[in-house]
Amino acid sequence: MATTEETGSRARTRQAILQAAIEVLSRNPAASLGEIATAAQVGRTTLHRYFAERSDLLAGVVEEGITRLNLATARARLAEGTGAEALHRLCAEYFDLGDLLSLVFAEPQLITDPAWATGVCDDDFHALVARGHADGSIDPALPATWVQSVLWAQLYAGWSYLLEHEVSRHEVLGLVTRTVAGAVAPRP
Amino acid sequence: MATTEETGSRARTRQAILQAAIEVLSRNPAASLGEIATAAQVGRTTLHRYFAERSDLLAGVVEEGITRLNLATARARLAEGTGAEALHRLCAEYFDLGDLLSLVFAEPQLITDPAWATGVCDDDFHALVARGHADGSIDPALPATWVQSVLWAQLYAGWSYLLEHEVSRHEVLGLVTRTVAGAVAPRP
DNA sequence: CCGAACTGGAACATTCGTGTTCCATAACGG
DNA sequence: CCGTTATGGAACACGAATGTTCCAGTTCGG
Repeated sequence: MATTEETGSRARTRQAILQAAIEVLSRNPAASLGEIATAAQVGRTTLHRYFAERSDLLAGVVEEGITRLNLATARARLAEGTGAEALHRLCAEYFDLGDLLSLVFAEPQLITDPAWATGVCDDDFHALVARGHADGSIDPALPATWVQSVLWAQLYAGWSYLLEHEVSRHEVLGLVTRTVAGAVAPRP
Repeated sequence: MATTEETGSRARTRQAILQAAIEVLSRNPAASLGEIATAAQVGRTTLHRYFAERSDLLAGVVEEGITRLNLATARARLAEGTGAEALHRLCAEYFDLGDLLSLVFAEPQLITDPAWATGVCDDDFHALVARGHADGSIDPALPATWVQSVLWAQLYAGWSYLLEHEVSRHEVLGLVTRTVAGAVAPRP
């Protein structure tokens, strides 16, 4: 199973299909392969040539998603600063994931079933929250798992808000970070 | 179109189907009618007798959902107390909606497309937030539409949290209300 | 007790998504 | 320039969900 480097054309088409799949499936997880192929500006035959079955495409999407999530998590440098500061950075990085955000949130099964917890970010995230509990920047009454739920829920809410209201991406990110910060801040 | 009162049997079966539809569709919006019929302990033929087409069943679910939402909103007495206090009560009432919560959140199209805004709660909710802005219990930087997004996102997060963690309903409600309160509280 | 209402199983036609095969055409590299 | 590679259209078989019809069994009220 040599991870043979594919020719430029193949790699490009493959990426186009994956990107289209993320966009379409984030809006409608039950979308047909035909819709995805059309969105990717590719024939359905070609799609099947890259991903024989629907499950193969889904696996590809998961792989791509995990890659992007890991990159975003790394960019957030979770180990630096106070817990709340790191959470703020993570918020901004994840928000940039765009459609992938909705997809991960709408289909938790996608990232829960397969080999997801393989050193993605869960451990780092728990460490982040623990640090926040210790340095007083995150309410100790909130378990890390809950903070995680809050983060994802707010990111999703922000992304949806962006799609259905006349606001700039920057403004929405501000609302999300402000809201998350307030949500996890220790009560006075 | 006489709203003829149906016999007890018919009304009961109809409710059982609607309840099953809410439960099943909240977990999988693409569920087949067969699954819903099975969940309702009813034959597929019977289901079709009450709701000729899938769209009819969906319409019935929407109607039922709007009814329950209106009742919950009324119980919350949005006009009493400070904005934050009313929001807290609304949080608790909506949390009790259970499966319906997930369904409304997962399928926003269901309540957006048809005649939803018909005096459901939108106006009262905006008034609530405005009161909160005035009495200093809700951050004036947060528009009412955003507060609404935050509320729904947290409710959904809480409900999911309840399903996948070993925590009591009461504890989760506490987390949700605490989080929402912190999220909308004015920054010091 | 009898008839009307309610029920659900079985069978059917229809539609839609899926996965496959075959073939013709366009693009790209040596 | 020619062959390899990538593409996409057309047609097909298959399965699942849908919507319909028919019929037999059960329940309920009068």
